[in-house]
Amino acid sequence: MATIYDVSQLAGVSLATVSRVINKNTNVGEKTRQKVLVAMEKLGYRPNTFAQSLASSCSNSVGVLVSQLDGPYYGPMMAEIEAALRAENKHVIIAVGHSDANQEKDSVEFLLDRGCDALILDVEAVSDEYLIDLSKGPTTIVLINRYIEQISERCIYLENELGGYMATKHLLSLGHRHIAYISGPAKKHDAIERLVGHKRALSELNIEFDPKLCFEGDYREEGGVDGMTYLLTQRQHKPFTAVVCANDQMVSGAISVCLERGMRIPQDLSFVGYDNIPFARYVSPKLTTVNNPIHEMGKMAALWLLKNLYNKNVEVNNVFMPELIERESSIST
Amino acid sequence: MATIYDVSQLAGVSLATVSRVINKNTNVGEKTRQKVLVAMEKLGYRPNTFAQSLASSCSNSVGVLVSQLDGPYYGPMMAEIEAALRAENKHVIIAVGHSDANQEKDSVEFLLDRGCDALILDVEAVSDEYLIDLSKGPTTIVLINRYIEQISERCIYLENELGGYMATKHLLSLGHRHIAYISGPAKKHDAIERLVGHKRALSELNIEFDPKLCFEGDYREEGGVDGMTYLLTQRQHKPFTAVVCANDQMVSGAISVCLERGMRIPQDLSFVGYDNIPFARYVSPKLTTVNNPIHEMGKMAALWLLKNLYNKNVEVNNVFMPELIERESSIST
DNA sequence: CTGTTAGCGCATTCAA
DNA sequence: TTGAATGCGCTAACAG
Repeated sequence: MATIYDVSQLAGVSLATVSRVINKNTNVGEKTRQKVLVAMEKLGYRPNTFAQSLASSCSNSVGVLVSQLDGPYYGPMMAEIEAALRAENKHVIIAVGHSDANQEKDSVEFLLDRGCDALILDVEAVSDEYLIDLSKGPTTIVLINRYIEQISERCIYLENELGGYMATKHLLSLGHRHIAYISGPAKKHDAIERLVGHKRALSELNIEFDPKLCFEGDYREEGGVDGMTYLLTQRQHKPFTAVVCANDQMVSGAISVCLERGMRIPQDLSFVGYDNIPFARYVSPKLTTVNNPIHEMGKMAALWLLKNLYNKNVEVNNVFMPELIERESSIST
Repeated sequence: MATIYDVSQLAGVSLATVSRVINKNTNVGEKTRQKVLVAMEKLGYRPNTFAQSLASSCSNSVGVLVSQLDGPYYGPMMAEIEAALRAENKHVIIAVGHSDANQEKDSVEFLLDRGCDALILDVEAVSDEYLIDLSKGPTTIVLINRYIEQISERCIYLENELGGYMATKHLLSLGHRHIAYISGPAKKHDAIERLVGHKRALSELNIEFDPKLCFEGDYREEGGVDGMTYLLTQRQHKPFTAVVCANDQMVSGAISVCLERGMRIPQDLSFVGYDNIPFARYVSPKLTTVNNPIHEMGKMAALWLLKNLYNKNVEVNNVFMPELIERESSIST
């Protein structure tokens, strides 16, 4: 492998000059620049990134920590992050936190040890304090899907409460008054917020929230299955005409239970989901759901770094708004 | 940040000795080893990975190149790769090839420039020759989802042709004789192989393959929609009682078209998919499909590297077998 | 505008 | 078993 030294020899210039053209430093005469370029070409020269990082203490790498990699949620986010960063020749190192505090911390350490210039974090288990402390460290961090007031400018997030409100409000406006709720894990921030929104919509019409009509799911299809099975048992005592699920995967599981029991959806029961994952429009019935622009948030996190860390000139905004997508799984009473 | 030098000072030993204990070199006295360990602890010392890589020309990083990151397919694969590698303290750098030859090559260059010890490639557009050449280079590569005879020991793959055969064979055994096919992109290897399997099953019963009953989709839901729309038009002239789709996403799109037109599935039309993505068991009707152990293949690629590059003692096998999962979307005529 | 020089933090000979 | 010396390939003052 050719080194910067070989190039300088061939071009008849010094190491420093070669380094300057590599780094697009402007203080280089056009003629010498060309000589160097030719020499680099001739030798098939590629900079050694480790040497660059060691000498400059800038790795051009950013670590991305997500809860999971499978499932329909994080793929689009990762895709946007990779694309935006890659376009600026930064690379992304991935790590998975599994929604567990220790694993999340381990992953942060892991990424820090690897010399990442910055971290994009989608973490749930770790405390606000931990993240605030981390933000004071030497490595830039930006948070996705989480709002912490003290470091709000580093947070890219969706108005989850509003989305929860919209989902239930939609059913209310269709005439439903008895609405069940299958929630996400109580330890996840977004799950809590969505539920709060649900309750707010209810209270606006002076409808009391009934804990018996609420089930804590796991954000996966199985959670929807379990939740629906539970609710159907409750139904004898606590009738309901609609259910909102805290994400689309759980709707999918819940509906499968209903269909197996011979119920018709939406005639017998209306459903509203959350996230608007790609499948939502292809299942039957097509899902009414709250749009979650997760891929845009991923892109925005990357742009945020480009702007605030790598000094690129781009626009960023931190907060995203949910939007109700009406399809076929919900009808009026 | 403390350096190896600080540690050596505090421990009262030389740089070399500290380096030895970091790298678990055995030739170190137990007492001095402890002194060093204590000093490292006291200083909160973390090795600088760039310096390590520069000095040792081993980066402990592996590049993973996939076609896309969104969609239900690559998530599970990436998850397994990350987990297996992370357990051995290797990190993974991701890149996306978008099924385009130039982008795939760019990504390979990109990962190579980043000093990856090895590359895990799931590429479709690039030629066999390119990959064979690449395998002769200094950087170890392993292929997922692709079989190239000359470098077969580096290929982790599914018997796609057999899977295609099984899908159609299943319908045949249910009495279907007129079977339509929605294929994946003709430029993708696995799509071609699956189609070949379909044809083989047909020919076993002396049924002629009818190009008019075959549509080239894009492996996405939209492809299924387009394919089904086309086939339904053809149907007047070319009746059929079953459809096999080259992946589950296209089944999903295809079925949505049928339902919209008031058809009943599987009563009016049987469907068989491919891949067995998580949703397949939660949609209605539940999908009969060919299981594709994509996550196991991801894990195996990682293990292959652990064994062949990092000299770990693990078992690997290169070829995986498809398996028919019978559910509700297919019934006998 | 260009060259000289001194590290960046660590692994690895080679001696002792 | 340990230490001293050298260099991995590059960046960044500084000097000219």
